[in-house]
Amino acid sequence: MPSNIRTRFAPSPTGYMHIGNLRTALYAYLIARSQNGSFILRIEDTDQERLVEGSVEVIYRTLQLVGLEHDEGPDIGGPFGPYIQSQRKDIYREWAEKLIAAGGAYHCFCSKEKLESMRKEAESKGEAFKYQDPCRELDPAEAAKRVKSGEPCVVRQRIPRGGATTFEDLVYGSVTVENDTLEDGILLKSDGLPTYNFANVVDDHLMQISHVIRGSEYLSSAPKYNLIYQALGWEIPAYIHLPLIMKAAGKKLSKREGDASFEDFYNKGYLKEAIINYIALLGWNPKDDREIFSLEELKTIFSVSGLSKSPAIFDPEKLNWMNGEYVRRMDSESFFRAAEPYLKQAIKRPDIDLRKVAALVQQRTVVLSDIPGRVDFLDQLPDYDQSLFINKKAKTDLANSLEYLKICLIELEKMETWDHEAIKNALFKVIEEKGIKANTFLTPLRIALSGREVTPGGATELAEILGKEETQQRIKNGIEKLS
RNA sequence: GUCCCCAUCGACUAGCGGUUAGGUCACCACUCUUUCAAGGUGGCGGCACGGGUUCGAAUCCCGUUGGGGACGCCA
Repeated sequence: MPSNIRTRFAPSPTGYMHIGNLRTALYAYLIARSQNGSFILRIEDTDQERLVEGSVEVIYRTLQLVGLEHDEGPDIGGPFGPYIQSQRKDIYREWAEKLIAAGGAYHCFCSKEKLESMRKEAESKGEAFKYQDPCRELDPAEAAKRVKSGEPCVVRQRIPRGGATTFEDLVYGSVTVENDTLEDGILLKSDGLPTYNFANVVDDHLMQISHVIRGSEYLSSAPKYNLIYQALGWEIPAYIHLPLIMKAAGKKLSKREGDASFEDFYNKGYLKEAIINYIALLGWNPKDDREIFSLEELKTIFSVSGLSKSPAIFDPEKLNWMNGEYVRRMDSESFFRAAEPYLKQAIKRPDIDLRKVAALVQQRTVVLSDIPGRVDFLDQLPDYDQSLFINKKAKTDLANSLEYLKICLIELEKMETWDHEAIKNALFKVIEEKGIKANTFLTPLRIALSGREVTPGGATELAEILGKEETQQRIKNGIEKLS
């Protein structure tokens, strides 16, 4: 049985899913789900100029992918539709008229150009632009006549002169703003569509949203919305403003730099679970020391009391750590499926068992996209310098490397069955007999097999994957290099 | 410029009048180890500043400074 908690995610279709937006959606979803409430999706497309083709699909796809399923929305309907603002034009018009009648708004006939130039002038003087609109004092009957005659106009909110407006926020507490610092903002544009300032109030009320969850950039304009609720005699919803997510050095996450959208991260090979987990913890804490949470767990433990007030800096390092944590916890089959495309990017040879490669690379993978660069040497031995054989820690030099490679060649030649156990036994027998460190004996082999200083897996694992023939070939190649 | 909000290690944060200020990431060291990771152990590192209030302040109040946000016919 759903409770009467209703939250909404109301993105505007601008083409991609900003990571901060996704977090807002997550929190709205979690607040609803943690209290058995409903989660509604509403599309705020009242700015016709900013519309981007295909954006709405991006929104659906992303929400579905990460598992934030909504109970009502444009695609699935619901009792309070339509859920796309551009389809609600008449509703806003109707309420705007009522608001005007209630004295909370008025028609304004000032031209866009005039306002523009006045604003610019104020700006150049370094002053704050605050428009004293003469239309505010127009006789309502006179104004109505001009509207009827077809004169272009907008509807502006009538902010009361003097006094102050206070609103309560569940994370920021009580916020009071002097009315005189508020502007008579535009509610209905000349194209008849509402601005955010009006549409969000009307829709949140009509859709019976109990908790308005949004970024803190709306904090200072929230009093204006309360004034509208009051003028219309509507009940004011609970507000939950969220601290913003920022980039290091106080910069915003930007689309241009590829660090702002969910897609950016997803395409780079971050797991959706890790992204969700990470952003859940940016500005919220569960009051214990755990950090790894599935969406299911979050649904049960999420609480508004854990939200913080200060802006949080998005730390790619910690996301990396968390992604690695998720990668390591995957079962081998899921990891293989996730890694397969990346493995295939680097490995074309059909004789290489990609499952074995995946097993080797799983524990070392932070982001899926760094897989190809780690395994490409398996496909083709890179050209490498003989100096790689000189390793202080392994105590190898050109001379003993050559010696050990020759022994490896002889020992491996004798092998009948080519599997990891057998290879390991054969080589460790030599190590024991010679009484040297495994590292010393195996490093030259590993270098010869990979042409790399560091590799996923040791010499014996690489040998197994490469197969007997290729292994021998690469050892010979190494011997040649050292002779 | 005006208004609003915020302020604990480099980052995310716990703390809500009495704590050796805790955890995680990053960093460093050691350890494990057939390289590198991962794992294990330890370490580095913080209450922005100045005034109050109080027997006692990271915690409450004021100011300063710093940061963020808003001031669009954008959301």
